Amino acid sequence: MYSIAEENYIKSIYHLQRSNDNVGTNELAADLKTKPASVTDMIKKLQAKGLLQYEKYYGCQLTASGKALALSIIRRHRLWEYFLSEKLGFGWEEVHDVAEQLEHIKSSLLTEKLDAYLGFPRFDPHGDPIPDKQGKMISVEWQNLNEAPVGKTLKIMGVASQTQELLEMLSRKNLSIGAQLKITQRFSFDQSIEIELDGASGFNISERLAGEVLVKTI
Amino acid sequence: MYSIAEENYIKSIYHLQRSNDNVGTNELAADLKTKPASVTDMIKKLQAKGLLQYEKYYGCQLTASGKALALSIIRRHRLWEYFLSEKLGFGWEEVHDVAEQLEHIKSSLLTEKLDAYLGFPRFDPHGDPIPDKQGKMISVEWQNLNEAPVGKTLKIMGVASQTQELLEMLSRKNLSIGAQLKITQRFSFDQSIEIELDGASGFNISERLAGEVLVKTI
DNA sequence: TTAAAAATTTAGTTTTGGCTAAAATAGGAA
DNA sequence: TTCCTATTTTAGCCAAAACTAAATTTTTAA
Repeated sequence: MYSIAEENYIKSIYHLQRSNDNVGTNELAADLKTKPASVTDMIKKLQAKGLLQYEKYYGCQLTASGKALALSIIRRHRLWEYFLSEKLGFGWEEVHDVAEQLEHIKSSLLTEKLDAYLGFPRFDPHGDPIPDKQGKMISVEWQNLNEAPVGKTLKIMGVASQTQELLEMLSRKNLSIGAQLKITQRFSFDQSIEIELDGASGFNISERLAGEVLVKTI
Repeated sequence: MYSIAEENYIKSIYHLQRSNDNVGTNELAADLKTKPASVTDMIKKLQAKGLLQYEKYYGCQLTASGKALALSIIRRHRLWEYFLSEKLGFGWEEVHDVAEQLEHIKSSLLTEKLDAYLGFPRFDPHGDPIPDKQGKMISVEWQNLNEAPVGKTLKIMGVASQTQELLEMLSRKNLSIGAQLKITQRFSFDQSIEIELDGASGFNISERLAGEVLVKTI
């Protein structure tokens, strides 16, 4: 049985791994609103428990059992969000903090009965997929450029919104549907990213724009 | 905001106070499955927070705000028990441990929305009354002699079951409906109690028998 | 290539809630 | 009243999870 602190680390690492396979100490500390030194300590404990692989001064990645744990926490979180929203009438912005507490209740009987009671929902109120008992979930193929991994080849599938200004900017930059690109770098300074598009490299996209561009890993 | 450990202490003291206004350290340690020394430490902290009144080597009693806190925890606990049993189909013996975790979720919005969703139930699946938002609950007038307070005048209101053997024993002991009595002592050795009945004092009643005799404080 | 900056780890503390062993106190029996 | 016993408290520690400050390693830039 894992503590609430341990579960929160695992969940955070899982989310951070979506955009970059290796998760650094500072990054994790920022996400968990704690200090890097505390993260180092905890990461060692989690490695000892076999939940992740850690290399000094480099970073960490979840093991298979770490990922399975993360998915079970995410499952509980999203089921509770669904419950709060659908059954209790919470606004979608009110559900997160309460679900953050409820996800740590330890009882697999509770999780399974809740799932059945809700009718085995596939998506939470924010549209995120809910993992099933085995940790499988409907893969959400599209993600925006802020969430997409660095270094992998991506294909533009669509845009999140359709304003005139956005479409104008996209066509000017040759960011059209079907185009293939690769993120070469992510700048923490302003959250902007640098991409390589059709061979041409080094052009920069603001965080604002990147959030509108939906891509799929190929 | 109180920690889970603090809430568990308050809840335990509240329950123990029902049978004896003053709660001793050993008694509390046994109930919480911890050691007397740990209890002393925590009790001092709770007194500093104004939740209870404590006198060295004597014991403690909840203050008004301690009682209010206890009632709000009991409210959450019983609402969750009702939910687990009525909505999720838990067996009545399965609800307690899970409710024990759920009762510590901090969100008054959650408690109130859950209450409304359940239709403002007055009793949990075990028949215990659920306190309302203000901490008021339907008073369960009758209690058995094991739960009744020491020293207060009690009136016999009925019996829990109606077997021949029980009724025979009761009539022999003059324990008839309407009779008034007072508990003079509770023996931890065998959980038996000593009562004073119609002026005559010093007779002993086994735990088994006491559980069948329903009384009301007058 | 080397020095400065940034990221990360180590060492030493703190807080919370628990523990053991020893000391203190209260209450009952002789 | 005095002594014994049971209860309770004190003192000193431990583990988890955090923190600060200092040391170390990696990365970057001159």
